[in-house]
Amino acid sequence: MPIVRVALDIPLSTLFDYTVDEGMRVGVGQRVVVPFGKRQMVGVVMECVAASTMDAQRIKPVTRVLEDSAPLSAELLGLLNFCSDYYRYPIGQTALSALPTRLRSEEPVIGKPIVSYRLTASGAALDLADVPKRKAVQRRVLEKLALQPCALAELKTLSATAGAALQVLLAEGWVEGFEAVASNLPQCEREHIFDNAHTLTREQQVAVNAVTQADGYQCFLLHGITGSGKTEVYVHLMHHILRSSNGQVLLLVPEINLTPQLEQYFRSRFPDAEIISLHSGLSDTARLANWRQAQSGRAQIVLGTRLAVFAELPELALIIVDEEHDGSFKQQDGLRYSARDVAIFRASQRGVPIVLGSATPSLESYHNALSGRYKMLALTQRASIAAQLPEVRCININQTVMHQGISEYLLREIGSRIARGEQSLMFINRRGYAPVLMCGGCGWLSDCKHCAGKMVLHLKDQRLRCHHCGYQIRVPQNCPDCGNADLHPVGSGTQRVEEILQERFPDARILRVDRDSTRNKRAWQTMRAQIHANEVDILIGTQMLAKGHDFPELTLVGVLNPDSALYSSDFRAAEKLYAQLVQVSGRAGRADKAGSVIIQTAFPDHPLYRALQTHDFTGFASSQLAERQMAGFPPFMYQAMLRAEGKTESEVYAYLNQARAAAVALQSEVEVLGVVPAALARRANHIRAQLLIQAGTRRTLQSFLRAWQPDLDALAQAKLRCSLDIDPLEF
DNA sequence: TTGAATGGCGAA
DNA sequence: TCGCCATTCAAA
Repeated sequence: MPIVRVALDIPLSTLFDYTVDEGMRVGVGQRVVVPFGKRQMVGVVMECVAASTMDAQRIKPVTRVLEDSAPLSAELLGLLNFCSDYYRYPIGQTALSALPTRLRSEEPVIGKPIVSYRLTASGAALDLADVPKRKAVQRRVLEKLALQPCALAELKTLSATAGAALQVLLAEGWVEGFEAVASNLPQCEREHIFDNAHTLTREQQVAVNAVTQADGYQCFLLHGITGSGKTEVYVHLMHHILRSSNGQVLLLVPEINLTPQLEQYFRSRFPDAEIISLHSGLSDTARLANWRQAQSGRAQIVLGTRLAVFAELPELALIIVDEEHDGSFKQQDGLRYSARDVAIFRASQRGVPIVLGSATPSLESYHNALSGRYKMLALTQRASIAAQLPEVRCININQTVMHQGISEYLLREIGSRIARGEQSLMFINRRGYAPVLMCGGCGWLSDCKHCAGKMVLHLKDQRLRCHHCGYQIRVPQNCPDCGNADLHPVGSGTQRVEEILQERFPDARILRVDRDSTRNKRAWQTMRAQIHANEVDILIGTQMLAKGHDFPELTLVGVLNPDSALYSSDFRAAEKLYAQLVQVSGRAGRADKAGSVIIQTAFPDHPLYRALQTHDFTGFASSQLAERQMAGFPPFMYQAMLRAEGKTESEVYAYLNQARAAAVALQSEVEVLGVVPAALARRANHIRAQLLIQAGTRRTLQSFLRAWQPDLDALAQAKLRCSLDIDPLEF
């Protein structure tokens, strides 16, 4: 009797065997419903075998085959098996977490065609002014539909209540639904549609040629300075794929915030190509619909965040990872994969080229490019001749006049920008008013009572708030320890900078952009519009503002307090800071005018700042690589981190110490470091500690981990939360 | 992960 | 001795 081996969403690294009833057709990759204990679960058939090693009596039959979606391809199953093995994560949880939520349940997939909505004749005749102003969402929906028909998912990006508004409009008879048919123009026509107006620089052309001429798998590192036109290279590569074959292109980007903008941009460049996006901001239904577009091969350009790396792409011909150095490609819980690395595996598995693009490549990728493993493609020229790199200056905070953390020099520069009607951006990576509240009498600090961290002062709502666990209290009037009334804020966050600047420039229009001020979904959109309309003089923001936004009137960037990364215990801190500062510097300047970047630091001569001033990534990277090699850090070593978290210190450390003893007993070539507290030793009343493993090669590390796994499984306890993080980014 | 079985301990 | 909670174990 044939047996299917099924992956189930359960924290066990085994497959489960089921018999197949007569007449039931089940194949590898299909989703099935099977009995598991008391309940019925959805799983994925990973293998079909002739016989099981289990007792025949214990094997139950498959309940049902879910035939409303095509089976997962052998290629995707191979990718999932690789990830499960490489990241030491149970196959069932790996496979199921890679699928859109809707495919993890037995709810039928079909029966709901993808519906788009458009205005009816009466809807088109409607005067917007007749719709009450208060029905803002309805108005926005009508406006949008007047331009083009949209799917519900697209309308929902206008407002969370767009669905309800749509129902009203349908009832009024102004809007109707219809079944959208994917447009598929013949290829010859597509070519005309491609907007080829942008001529490439020589370097861009060289890059495009290198990739299009690649025969099978090759990893390219596209190292392009800010403004060198990496996106234009992507566009030409996509054009080549779309024209020459029926291929699909997968473009991975770091954050959801960037996908709508990019999607719109690519739509404008390829008006008739099928472009879809995949990210966690989509509703379950929209995500499933897009996933299926990709699976059918109809979607030619798939734009998405890290989860898109697991999309079915039957015609995949090219992968692009934009901003490949960005930390958000690494998932920090569950299956702790790096989408960039999985993408590279996927490209090699399929035998297609992959392009990693960045102005500040990760040292891992850069090292691989230097060693010839990847092919380096450099864009050293700005695409527009007129455009110049920003001028970077360092201000020594110990040798200049300072006003509450901001130098007089910087204040004057801001003043001159305001006078000229230009915008300034103050970059500071701390939310809140001040990072800590202190008692002048006894030295008491605002420690969080649940965490090892400090509570941040938020003056607006008079609260101390812990950014790690969310705990918050009213700001005390007197010191809780000594009763002294002399409590004062130490250091500056975005709110305090806002206050200081408002005092100095009472008439300036100041806008603070951080997680607190953009909590409301529409807030950020509104703010962007304000900035673009030049209704803002000074922007104050955290790293949210650093990424991918173009503000044409912005000519000055001030970086207020970046030094802490210089003496961080994280060996990647300098690399991250460099990337971040290059990114934020890129916000300054416009086509016809170089921007200025002013960095306030106590170490103006530090090599990192020197490299930044001379725009010398290569020099910075090689000195960092030399340091890493000396110290024995990645990319010269490969790491795995075992983390544990629990209620008591003794349990956590006992587990890690036993795990460590087991590791040492394996006598592997790997280096087993000591058990140490995590960067945040206590969070939400849980003790956290970790154990680092290092090896000279991936292979050594992998075979060690495979041998270690049974020990870890044996030591596992219900009261501890443990995880193994391969190629960890955070320490 | 869920659900059932087991075992320890305080209340009766 | 009963019942409740916590811990352990199996699931195909």
